[in-house]
Amino acid sequence: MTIYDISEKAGVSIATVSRVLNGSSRVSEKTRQKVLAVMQQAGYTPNVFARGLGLNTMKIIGILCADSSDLYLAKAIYYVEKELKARGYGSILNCTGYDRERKAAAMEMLLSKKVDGILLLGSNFVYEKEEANRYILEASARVPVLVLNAALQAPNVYSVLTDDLRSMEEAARFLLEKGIRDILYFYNSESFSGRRKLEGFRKAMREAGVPEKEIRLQFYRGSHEDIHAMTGKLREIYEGGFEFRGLIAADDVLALAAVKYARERGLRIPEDLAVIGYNNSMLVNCCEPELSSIDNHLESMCQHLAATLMGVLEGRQMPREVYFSGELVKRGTTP
Amino acid sequence: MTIYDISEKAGVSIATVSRVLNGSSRVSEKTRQKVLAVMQQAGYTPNVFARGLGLNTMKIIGILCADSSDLYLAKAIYYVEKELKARGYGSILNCTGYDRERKAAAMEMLLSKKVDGILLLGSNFVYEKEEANRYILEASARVPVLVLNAALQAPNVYSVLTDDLRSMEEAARFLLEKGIRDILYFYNSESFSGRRKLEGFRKAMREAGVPEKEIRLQFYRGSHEDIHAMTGKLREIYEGGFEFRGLIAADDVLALAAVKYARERGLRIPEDLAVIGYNNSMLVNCCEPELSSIDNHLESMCQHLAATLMGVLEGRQMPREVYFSGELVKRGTTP
DNA sequence: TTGAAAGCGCTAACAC
DNA sequence: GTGTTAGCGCTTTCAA
Repeated sequence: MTIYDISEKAGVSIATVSRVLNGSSRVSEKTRQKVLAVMQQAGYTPNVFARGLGLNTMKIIGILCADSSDLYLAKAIYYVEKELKARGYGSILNCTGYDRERKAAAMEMLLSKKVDGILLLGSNFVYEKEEANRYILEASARVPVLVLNAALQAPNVYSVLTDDLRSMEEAARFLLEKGIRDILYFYNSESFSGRRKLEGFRKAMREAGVPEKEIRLQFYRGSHEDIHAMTGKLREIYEGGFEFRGLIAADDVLALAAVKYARERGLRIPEDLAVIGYNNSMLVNCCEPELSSIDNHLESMCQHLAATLMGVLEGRQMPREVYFSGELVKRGTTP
Repeated sequence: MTIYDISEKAGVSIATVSRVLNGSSRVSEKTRQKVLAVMQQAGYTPNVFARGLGLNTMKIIGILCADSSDLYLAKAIYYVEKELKARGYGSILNCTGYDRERKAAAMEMLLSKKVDGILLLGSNFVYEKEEANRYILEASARVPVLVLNAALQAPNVYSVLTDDLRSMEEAARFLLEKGIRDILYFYNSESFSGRRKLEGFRKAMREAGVPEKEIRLQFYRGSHEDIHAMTGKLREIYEGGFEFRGLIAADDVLALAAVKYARERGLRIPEDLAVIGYNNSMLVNCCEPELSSIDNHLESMCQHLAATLMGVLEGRQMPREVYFSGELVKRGTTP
């Protein structure tokens, strides 16, 4: 069923059918109705390839994320896809993993599929070294690129992010004000937002007068599902002599591991150990007591992400960088 | 940059360039190299729309799932996307929610985007009433449809599933053999696989001689993240007089809620209450003691799903229904 | 308001 | 082996 069939049945030219299809230029109400009726009756759907060939767009957005099974990213995908769909766009998803080469390859793939724009979900797409971000800049020369949770100044690149520095600062300050100074910062990512969180933590500690060398950081390298490995890490530290009384994690799963560790060690929460997580994910309800955690308004950010992209595609001027504030949601793991 | 530009620079016809592009028919090694070199140097990428227009395919598979933020589905998406990518296919994702009309609409959308095949992740896509599955049959008239975790007999529809009945049967039998007969079956889905699981549970109970009216089932209707609501449900039951000593859940999150409930109530696990979950997700490590759970080899299933689809697309004869066995992974919540 | 016709970039059948 | 050419289905001038 093509535009030719319709034009024939309706007794008009293909140009007219095309016009009706696009609601473009004026067509007499009478012919419009007739064409519409024929289309309806024939169950006609325009061929996206032919349309794409002419217009060079298929109304598809490319979504890149490292791992769709990460709780945070999974939610981001869900929200973003929903918003795009509501605006008539499809979403092509590519889970890249955390390797830079693969990200670049995935980007290529999206571009070759002629997506109208690209969404990078997760701050791990932006690297510290400028050179490493070239794959993003190259893409942005072709289509708008939007980044969730990392800032990158470049033409045709837009960023939507949480104010991670402030959020972490707030978290640390909260514990400090409760008189807890032996805080372990437990993190698993050195991405853009990972670095900002760390910075926020250090800032609060410094400003509270904790000497630089007493600021304890612990990096966890490993699967985001391997809770045993995380508790193992904490055990090492504790047995290594640092009996931390507070723990701030860069992700809820790390915080959950801390709660588990505390139980294993017989520490009371929050009396002996106070814990704060990050993301306010479903994991906060999975342990006892429940996790205090930073909420960062993911849904709002995703809505904004989609809205910004649409704006750009429509040629409107859009803000290049928008920060959402986060907030500490207090539950049982903090005093 | 088009095939014309390349042909000109290489001093050959567009047909030859096309041949090199497709590796089809024979081209002399010399011209092939030359064309390749020009392409390389020009950074040429074929236009998928033009190609699609001719071949009526863009090497894209449509993936439908109710909710990408469901732990199980998130993983399924991850695995499936990975397998398809490895085979040169892109994935267009659509999270439909659990409403049938929306699923049908999403299906339409995928079809209109000219996907080469459709993957339905999750048994909720298949309904009990035949009529309700018409949207699947209509789609399968156009492209192959593969279903994860639900069986549907129809031409051009292929199913890959876990043997949920057997798995649940095994779980229940395990508790029964330990002398636990007061078992609560806690579930949250009446999908195809949901019904099979339930059937498996009942079968084991019946065969152990538990009278039909003593088989206790509890349906949970609500968000898969609202653990409080789940524990609330369990409290009701317990206080309603059924002091269950075993609980089998159709999903890990329900089982986790049970563990949480037990702690709240002061019950020891597994002595006072034995718990078995389903899916063997990351949640099994999130509670104390850790959850015994049924593992259903999701990664293998997804690999198989992709392989089957590829086979069908290549015109090979593929099995219409494949069952994977599950197995109980014993951890701390069972004796 | 409508129609004719020229692309859009590629594949494949057919000719040489 | 390689070139010529006719589509694939649609959008969009340009005329009428």
